[in-house]
Amino acid sequence: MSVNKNALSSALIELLSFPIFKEFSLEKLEILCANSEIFICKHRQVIFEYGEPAFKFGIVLGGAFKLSRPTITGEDSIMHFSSPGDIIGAFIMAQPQPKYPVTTAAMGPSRLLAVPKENYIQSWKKDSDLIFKIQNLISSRMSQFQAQKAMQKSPIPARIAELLLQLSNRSSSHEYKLDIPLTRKEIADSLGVTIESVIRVMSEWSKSGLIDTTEQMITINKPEKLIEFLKS
Amino acid sequence: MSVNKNALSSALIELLSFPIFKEFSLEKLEILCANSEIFICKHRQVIFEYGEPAFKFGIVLGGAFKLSRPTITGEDSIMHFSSPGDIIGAFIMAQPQPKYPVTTAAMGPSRLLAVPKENYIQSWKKDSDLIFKIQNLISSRMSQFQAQKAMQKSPIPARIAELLLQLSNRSSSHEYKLDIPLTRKEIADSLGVTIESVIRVMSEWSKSGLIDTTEQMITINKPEKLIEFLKS
DNA sequence: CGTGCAGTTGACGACACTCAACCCTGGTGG
DNA sequence: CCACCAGGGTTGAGTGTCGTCAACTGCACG
Repeated sequence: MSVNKNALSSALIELLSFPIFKEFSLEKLEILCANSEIFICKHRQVIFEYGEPAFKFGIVLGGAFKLSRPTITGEDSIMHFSSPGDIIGAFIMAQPQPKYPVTTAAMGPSRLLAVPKENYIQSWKKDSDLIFKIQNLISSRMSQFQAQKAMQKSPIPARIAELLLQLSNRSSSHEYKLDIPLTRKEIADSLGVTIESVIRVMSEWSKSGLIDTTEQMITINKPEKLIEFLKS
Repeated sequence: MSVNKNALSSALIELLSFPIFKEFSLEKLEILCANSEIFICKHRQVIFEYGEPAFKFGIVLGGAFKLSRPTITGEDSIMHFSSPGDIIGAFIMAQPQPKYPVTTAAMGPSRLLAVPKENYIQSWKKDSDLIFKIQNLISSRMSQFQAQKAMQKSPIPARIAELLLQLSNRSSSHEYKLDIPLTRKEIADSLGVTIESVIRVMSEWSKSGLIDTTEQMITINKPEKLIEFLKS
């Protein structure tokens, strides 16, 4: 893992472009992110490991990360996809001896700002507006979770449609293009189904022009059609 | 819904027995819970409705509540079971115009302390230790969520076992007796399976003495046996 | 040129859903 | 006092969606 301590100040400027840090002064960010490191990550590189003691949390600067958990059978269950501006593992910092609840791995080349736990307990905690913003991040993550849980009984096409639409809503671009590179396996692991099932559905959609996928980047051409699949 | 404003002070004393308010002074609780109301609820009574604007959050005093969401097909998907000491809807108070993300309904006769949103934004927010404790509550709820999601591919017996063990761990009593009255339908709605599937598994377990269920109260007699079911 | 990863397709079978009937209990009203 | 109904629990037969297994393609990489 490449670590670059010097580029910190330029990273802080990047932070200003994320909604959560809007209207923050650079001085304040310097305090909040004191002693932080920038991780330059390669595809599939693991940053935090499930179950390990957590001394840092992360702010996604670029690229994307998947947060997953191993299942009893050794497979992976993906809990969340994080894109730039997202905060990883912040709210477990409130625990006395936190352990990472998920494994964090880069999807494609990505960059992460790793902030020490102490900062959260000392400076972040004091700023109740910042805490509120983090709670809002968690709320929306939870709400995505619940939307997916509510579709457990729906057939697979509905659940894939739900996932794709969720990810496209979050996307910074106004277009229906997902800003995260997704393999079929990752979609399968996220929904708790098999890769074959995902493929059968999505290659059908590709053929009929509903979606386009090149190099793991997915574009939704006909969102209305996808929405129809949601209804059971 | 019965509302009783006078019994507030005795309710505050109850709060002291919950881990989250341990070591709080009564004066402090009076500030935190100013203008709060006690709801005495009957079985199946709905307190908060999914999607409605949220002006209050709740602290469970007695009994139990289920937090659920309607699915597209009009069924219910149960997100969480809340028992005494649990806080309902607090962390969405951080949003500018929060809406309830779940419907809250009483399971059996129950009592709830309803606290105005303003309190959270004014007094609760200031107390960063309290905020941390709430974050810990959410963390553990999230972690239960994730554990269940990780078992989506497991067969139904494993998932029922997981749910029962989760609920018995939380239980205040040291015994393997769940402190929440659960119908088969509620278990089914919580796992996203059909009631028939739940019945087939559980009546088998009842017959072989693995569990006991009388009047919706479930007791786990042989936890080791249940744990075996977890492994796929 | 072999190896690993992503994607694809088909045949087969099982687990879980659907539908339908049924029992038992407690409450309510004629 | 009995009839009726609603809610919870149970069981069986039939069906289908989805998982399993297996084989195969194309591509990038060292």
